[in-house]
Order: sequence, then structure tokens, then C-alpha cells
Amino acid sequence: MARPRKFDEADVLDMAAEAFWTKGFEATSTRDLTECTGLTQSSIYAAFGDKRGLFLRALKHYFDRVLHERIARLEVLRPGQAIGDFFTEVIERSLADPRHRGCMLVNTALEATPDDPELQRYVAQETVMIEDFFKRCIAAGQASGEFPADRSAADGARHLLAVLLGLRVLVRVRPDAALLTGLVSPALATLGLVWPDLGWLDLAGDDAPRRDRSGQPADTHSPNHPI
Amino acid sequence: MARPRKFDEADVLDMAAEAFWTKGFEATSTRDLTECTGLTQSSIYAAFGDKRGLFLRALKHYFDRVLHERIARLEVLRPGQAIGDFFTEVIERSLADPRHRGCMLVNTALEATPDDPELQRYVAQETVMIEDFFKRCIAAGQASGEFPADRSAADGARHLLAVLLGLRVLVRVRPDAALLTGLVSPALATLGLVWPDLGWLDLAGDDAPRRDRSGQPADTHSPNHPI
DNA sequence: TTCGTTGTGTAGCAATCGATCCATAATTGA
DNA sequence: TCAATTATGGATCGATTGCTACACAACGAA
Repeated sequence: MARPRKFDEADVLDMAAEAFWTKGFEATSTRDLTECTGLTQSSIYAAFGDKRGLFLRALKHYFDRVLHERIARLEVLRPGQAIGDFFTEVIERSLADPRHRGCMLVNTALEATPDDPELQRYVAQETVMIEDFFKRCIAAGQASGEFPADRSAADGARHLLAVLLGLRVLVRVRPDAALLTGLVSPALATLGLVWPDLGWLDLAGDDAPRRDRSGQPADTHSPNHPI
Repeated sequence: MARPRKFDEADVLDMAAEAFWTKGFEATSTRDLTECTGLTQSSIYAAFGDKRGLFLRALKHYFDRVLHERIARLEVLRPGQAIGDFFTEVIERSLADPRHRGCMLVNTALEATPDDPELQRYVAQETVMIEDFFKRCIAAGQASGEFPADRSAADGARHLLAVLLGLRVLVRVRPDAALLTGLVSPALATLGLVWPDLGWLDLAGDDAPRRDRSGQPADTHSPNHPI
């Protein structure tokens, strides 16, 4: 019964996340959101409660679609490959974004204040999810003998998490391939990994089209991701 | 000739930086600034042009007073000590801040968009300054035999910079001593460093009073610093 | 003292903010 | 076909934003 919605919720969340990713939560006005989603303010408020409600929904939607997907996809690889691919993918996406928006998780973490403990808790929980992925990879690699086993897997995972977040900060102000690959290299070396083959990584410029390892043009759907 | 100013510019920049550090540039209103500085809007605009002008001045003032001071102070130590003390100090300050505001440099980096290339360039330049400090330390340590010399000092410095920035992101949402020390530990291990003696570091709680290595209560002037 | 210059204080500007009201359109069940 | 229910569209709310106009106060030079 009753009048049906004219919009697809997932699409709206995608578009809203894009806006929040570009300008941040505070700087994105409800008028901006009507522009990018095509909805009126009435519809937005009726469907999501308020601006913060839409933000939280868009955030969770994006993390599910991108971050969780990436972890699930790489988890099945051998540990060294999984970790190497993770960083390779992040660097590739970071440099491919002409606006250098960095990482939506980092951006949100920096905007989250103690005034919004729920948001802080949610962001913290997502960082734990990444950390746990690294920890499982390291533990598996140590068990198989692929990684040296004389160091703490927990600290190794924390370390990789910090490198990842630092990378995402730096890309906003210094989107330089040599910097990003150089900063990851010593981190991977702690696991006995040499940097994976990056010959395919196009370092010519940030706006140049990029290809994945298969030689196909990358990013058929969304060219960039918040993580 | 003419009427003299009633305020001290350095004091005003200190107080403004504190406000910007706590709430960020966008979220700090000009009314907030009148409250925390004691000046009227007229005086602020007459002295600093506009809100962004005051922000840039406050930022540079703070970096000079804190970040550059720290680098100059630690640079004279032996390389391993300098790097270890740097991270120790950052972790100590980060945990001592009950509001977990993290790092003003990181906060600003995340707020800087391509719309403000001058701010982006300035933030980038400050990260280069930290990176160069690390690079000088590593090169000196390699030359003296204190560090292994088989790896690139440039990449090592980039790596430490990323760990530092990642640490400053994490402290905002997960202000936990075990996490922060654990994440730094593998980074220092790449230089053959074991984590410096942290027995003096009070891990009881974030609000507990802290002491420096001399046993004196720390922070007589400002309890926390943006870097 | 008087003039010229500059800082200070009050009030208020137009613009924008998040959010809401209400009439109307669109649908289902009766 | 007729309620009942929900979505949409447009107008507008009070509050807040960055910023400024203007009268007045406080100083040095003459």
C-alpha cells in the first residue's frame, strides 16, 4: 500500500558517499546532497532521518561494498600475495583519483570528535577489521614459514595498519608514486617480502588511464574507492 | 603614532591554534575565535585579514614553536636515540590529551582540498621537513654503523613518516598505549632498534597525570602539542 | 591642545545552514 | 471508486555563518 519510492536506496547511498568523500561531512550541505542524489530534502529527511543518519548509512554501505569486499577477495590468497596486493591496490586507487581524496575511513576518523562517540566507535571498529585481516595474514604466513616467526603478529598487524593510514594521509598532499611505494617497501620488508612486481603500475601521471594486471582498463564501475 | 594594540600577537596565535586544533578550521566559527582569544571580530579582521589568514598564521606559529623545536632539540642526539625519543614523545603527548585531538598537521592535511593549493603545499612542505629529519638520522646512523646500511635511507624515512601520521590518525579513535607502542615497534626494528625504555610511561589511563623521564610533572606550559 | 592615524566595540549585513510544514501526487486494500 | 497511507515538491523556518560599516577611544606628532 501507499505510494512507492521513486529512487533506489543503494544508488542514493553511493552518490551521497561520493559527496561526503569529496567534501567531508561538515562541508557537505543538505543542498549538495539534493543535487548529487536528485532527491528533495523532504525525501532525504523522510528516508534517513537527518544528515548524520544519511552519512552513517552511506558510510556503512561504502565499507561493505569496498573495504569488506577487498578483504574477502584477498583473504584467499597466500599471505604475502594478499598483503602485497592490498597495498598495491590502495596505492593504485589513490593515485588514480585526480582529486586525491584519500581514504574515507581516515577522513571520517579525523572528523570524528568525542562529541560523537558512536561515530568514533564505528570508525575504530573498521580499523580493527583491517588490523585483524593483517593479523590473520601474518599469522598464516608465520605458520607456513613464509614469514619470519620471531616477531609478534599482533604488532606487525598494527604496524601495517599505521602505514596504510599514513599512506592515505600523505596521498592527499603529496600524491607521488615514489613516495607511496617507497614508504610501503620497508614495511613489507619486515615480513621478508620484496615489493611485488610493479611494472604494470603506470607512474606517468595521476590523470592517465590505468590498467590492472590483466591489461584491461581498470575500474568499470567506480574509478576510485574510499579505502 | 596611532593607538597601540592591547593584545600580544603570539598569545592570540597560541589560543587560536588551540581552538583550530580542537574543532578544525571549518567547524571553528569566528565567534569561537573571539571567545578563546578575547578579541573582537573587528580586531581579528584588522590584524589577520580573515579567518583563513588567522588560521595560516596560527598554524605556522604552532609548527615553529612545537614541531621545529622538537626536531632541533632531538637532532643533536645519536640517531637511534633521536628517532626513539621522537616517537616516544609523540605517543606520550597523544595519550596525555584527554580529547585525543591527534596531530594538527594530520588534521589540516585531511581538511586541505585541491580548492586551497597553497594550504596543501604548506602541509606537504611540513611533512617533507619531518621526512628529511628522519632521513638525516637514518643516514647518520648508517654511516656510523649504528643502523644496517643495506636499505635505502630515503625509503626508511618515508616509512617512518607514514607510521607517524598513521599513529596520529589512530590515536583519535583508538587512544590505546598498547596499540601505539606496538605499531611503532616493528618500524624501529627495521633500523635494528629495540623500543626504548618505556618504564616511565604511565599506561594507567588517559586522564592520569604524566611525568617525564626526570620524574617532574610534565608540560608546565601547554599540556599537549599538535605534533 | 589639536590633528592624524589606528585599534576597539557594537550592531548588523547578506548568505547559508539543518530542518520542517503542508499541499499534492501516487499507490494499495477495501 | 473511495479512503488510507506514504512519497514528493516547494516554500520557509530560526539560527548561524563569515564578514563589514561606523562611531568612538587611545595614542604620537605638531
